[in-house]
Amino acid sequence: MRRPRDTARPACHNRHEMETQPKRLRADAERNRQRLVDAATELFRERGLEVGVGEIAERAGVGRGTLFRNFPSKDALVIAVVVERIRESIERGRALLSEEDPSSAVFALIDEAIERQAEDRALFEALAGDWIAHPEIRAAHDDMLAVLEQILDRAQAAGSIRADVSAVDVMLAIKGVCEVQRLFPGLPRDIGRRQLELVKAGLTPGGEFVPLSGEAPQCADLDCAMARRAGAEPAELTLAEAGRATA
Amino acid sequence: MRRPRDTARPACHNRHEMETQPKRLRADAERNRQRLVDAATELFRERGLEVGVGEIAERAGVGRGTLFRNFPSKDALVIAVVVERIRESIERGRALLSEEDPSSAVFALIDEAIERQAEDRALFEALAGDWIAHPEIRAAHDDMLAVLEQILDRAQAAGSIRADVSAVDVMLAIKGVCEVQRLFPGLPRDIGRRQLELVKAGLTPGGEFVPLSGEAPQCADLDCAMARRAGAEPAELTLAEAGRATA
DNA sequence: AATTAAACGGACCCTTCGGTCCGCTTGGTG
DNA sequence: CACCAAGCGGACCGAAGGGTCCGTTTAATT
Repeated sequence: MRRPRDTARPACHNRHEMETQPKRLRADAERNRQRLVDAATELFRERGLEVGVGEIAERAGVGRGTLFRNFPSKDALVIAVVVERIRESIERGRALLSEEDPSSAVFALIDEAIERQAEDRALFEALAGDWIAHPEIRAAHDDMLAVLEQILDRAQAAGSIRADVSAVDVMLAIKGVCEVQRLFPGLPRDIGRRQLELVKAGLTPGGEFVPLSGEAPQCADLDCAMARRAGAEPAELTLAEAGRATA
Repeated sequence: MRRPRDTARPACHNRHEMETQPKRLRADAERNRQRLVDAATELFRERGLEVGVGEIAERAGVGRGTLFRNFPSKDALVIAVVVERIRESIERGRALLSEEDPSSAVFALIDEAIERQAEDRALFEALAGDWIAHPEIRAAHDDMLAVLEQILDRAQAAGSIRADVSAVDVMLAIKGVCEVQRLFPGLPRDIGRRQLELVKAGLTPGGEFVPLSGEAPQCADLDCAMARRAGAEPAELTLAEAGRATA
């Protein structure tokens, strides 16, 4: 998934997918493949899908060649990792279908979607931007949307969500909150929660006024968030500036 | 603004900034500088801040060397272009301060912010992500926030916006809507408008129910959006798939 | 017109990143 | 145990992007 234009190479990998044992890997190969998936899952979650294949192979303790023998391209590895994560989310959503109160089920679903995406950059990035165009991710995403739609229908029937929004509306609202959290990683959790409450206020049919939680964020909070994000690694720079010798 | 770690080079360019005529450029130099700014403004607006310096120089009709003589780095060019755009937005905001109805002023400001960012990727990207950490952009952003705060205060005093949100809350909500529009460039304008109306519904103190405009988007609309975005260039692929020969 | 320093521009360098190749190693089997 | 193909890994490749250099051109001045 390079930015500009991918070569139109079909990359028709793993041809017999649904067979029980496509190829019967050697023991060490199987182990390395798993290590790669684990390493990629972890790195993608922490730092997004942009982490390089070199780093993934390194963390997995294998060479880059091994990575590309197990996965025809970096994209394939991303898909493998990410579809798994989406399926997990769908399962969590399905569990909420048995929730008694339709209203709390929707809100729980929204909360959880945001929570999961906030703590897993891979999940978030896969569900937005260019990646969602991939057929496999797209399919998983549609499944997820279907679950949301079921839960939403029940909540709308019960009158706890305004009737004129669709599942797509809600999903886009969720994406908005997620994006803001991603744009300002250092932002206090409270502020993200307020965002979410604002969205919920927009989704409910109206009536009673539910005050937002916590304190209203000020400009200083943004400064703080900025500093915290910057503080991750270029601390050297500020330190160097602090100890100004000749300059 | 490369992703990983910038070299700590201070790049102390254009030292006397506020002087009337810092250097008195030669006529052709002045002309080329302007051409570069124009080209960059245009390209950044259309395709974001990731466009390469080569393409900018090409569109400006000059060599790459000329670009780097006028601007010490690509970042400097970006800053020059983008701060200008932000200042323009601030002026538009200030104009709304003289609006009689405080309520319509806030909503007009929000509408306009989203509209401007939707049609200018440079403006949007500069106001989010890593770029906002740049001092110059940061300063302009804070100015803009100050204007929003003034308008918001008046609207809150008039009771047309819930009293427990701050300017930062509103700004983050705007960013959320902008992000969604950016993630799905092919999404029909209507759907973005619904998003915005949902946010407005969340911001108002509650009471009367304002139905959303247009039709509720369905899964098919997402497909459509996807296709429209993808349709920009890899149409060959879908066509190739359509005309399946051996497979 | 002559002079000169500013400006030009594209060849060149460096780094990053996805992906390939091929000689060496090793797990599994007869 | 011996064999050998599957597997391994790192050297290598090409593309892309930001930034630099230097021989040549040209605007301004006298």
